[in-house]
Amino acid sequence: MNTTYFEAVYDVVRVIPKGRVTSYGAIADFLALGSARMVGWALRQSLDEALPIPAHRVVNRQGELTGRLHFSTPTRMAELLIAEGSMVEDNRVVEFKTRYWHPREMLGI
DNA sequence: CCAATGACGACTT
DNA sequence: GAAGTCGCCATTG
Repeated sequence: MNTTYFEAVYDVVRVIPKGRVTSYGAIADFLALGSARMVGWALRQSLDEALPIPAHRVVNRQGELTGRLHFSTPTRMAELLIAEGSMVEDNRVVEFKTRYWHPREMLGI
């Protein structure tokens, strides 16, 4: 398989600031490659391979923790977010709008 | 080879 | 603004 796309996604996810979150679409948009579905696909592999990727900081466009079922336990994703200062209620990031981080910011914008 | 299936998102009603 | 529809694209049946 071509790991180039995976590495590109991981590079972005790795630099998501602690306490902030981003969306699948934002990453796909920033890379101008693949699609939001592919980002989710890549992140699932990262969990299977137990790579040091903060995949819990990536949620869908509505701030919902749609990928929580892929973690070791269904509540693991929320616990990780809460542990670093984000508040989660009903599988959704509270104040998602203000905690949203676009990969564009990693370029100094 | 064709159909269904997702860690999704934009668009239309 | 919530709910439904369609596009997306690799993987799986």
